[in-house]
Amino acid sequence: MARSSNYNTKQKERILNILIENSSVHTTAGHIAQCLQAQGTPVGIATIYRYLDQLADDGIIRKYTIDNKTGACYQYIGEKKECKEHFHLKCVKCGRLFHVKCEYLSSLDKHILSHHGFTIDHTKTVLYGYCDNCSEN
Amino acid sequence: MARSSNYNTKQKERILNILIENSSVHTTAGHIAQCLQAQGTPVGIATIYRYLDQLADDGIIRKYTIDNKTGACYQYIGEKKECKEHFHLKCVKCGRLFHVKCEYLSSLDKHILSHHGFTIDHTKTVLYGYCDNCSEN
DNA sequence: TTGCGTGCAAAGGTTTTGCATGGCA
DNA sequence: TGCCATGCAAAACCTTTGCACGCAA
Repeated sequence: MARSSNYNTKQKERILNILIENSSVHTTAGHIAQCLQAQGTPVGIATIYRYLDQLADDGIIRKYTIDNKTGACYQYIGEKKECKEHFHLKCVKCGRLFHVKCEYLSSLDKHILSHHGFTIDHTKTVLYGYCDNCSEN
Repeated sequence: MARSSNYNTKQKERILNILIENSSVHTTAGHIAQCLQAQGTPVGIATIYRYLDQLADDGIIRKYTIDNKTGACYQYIGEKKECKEHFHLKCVKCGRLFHVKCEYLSSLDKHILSHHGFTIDHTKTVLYGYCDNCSEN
């Protein structure tokens, strides 16, 4: 947790920029590498992983695993705590991820805690199923 | 979903036995391989992975990813149809799995369908968090 | 100048795949 | 007998690590 590193580098800035640009969805280390490559400002994959770990430790981004084919997913949360509060719905057919935030779902947390003594961790929880499009077929 | 496979083999039986013996906790493909090895009835790791995928598709076991250092975790659920209707809460600390069925949670399905157009698949969905015991610490 | 940060390549794991053989029905 | 299932090894991935060099402060 306690980080000794404090140097500011171009690489870190670039990585963080990609994360912020993609803050509405989650990304992977590989995807970040591709983006930077395409931009003409490549950064070594090892550096990306190292910095990603740091950011996750510092709570600036979130790390979770949706399935272990694609590898770990990272998402910028910054100051906002939204993603710690709402649910993620993953369509197993088309693969899209939906961020859902509403009163009803927020009260679900309280219900599960008070009635079932269980504290949900939204950074790890994903609801699987079929989205509007895919359930019609 | 539609499985073409229907042959019964010793390997499948052995794998399923390990899963049932360990149904109170989650296991990994590697762990199953070790157990079978130790028993003197080794089964190829590829076979284990293939059968595990099948069982997960059929809803007989659950597959999760707690973190991507240890790899995917599997846990026996059984063929009970109840498990297709209620929620599963997985404590990421002690590893216990809780089966939760209540009115409130059932209405959650309807809410998500009517308000968010999403159909939850309970055979694939697990809510992660901390159970009563583990959240106290 | 000091020492962390970076990049490369290699290593370490887990999971998947190709192909020939073996076993179920 | 026809096919699926299995096992082995190799491949494909993702992620981490060692080491020398570069760069921030």
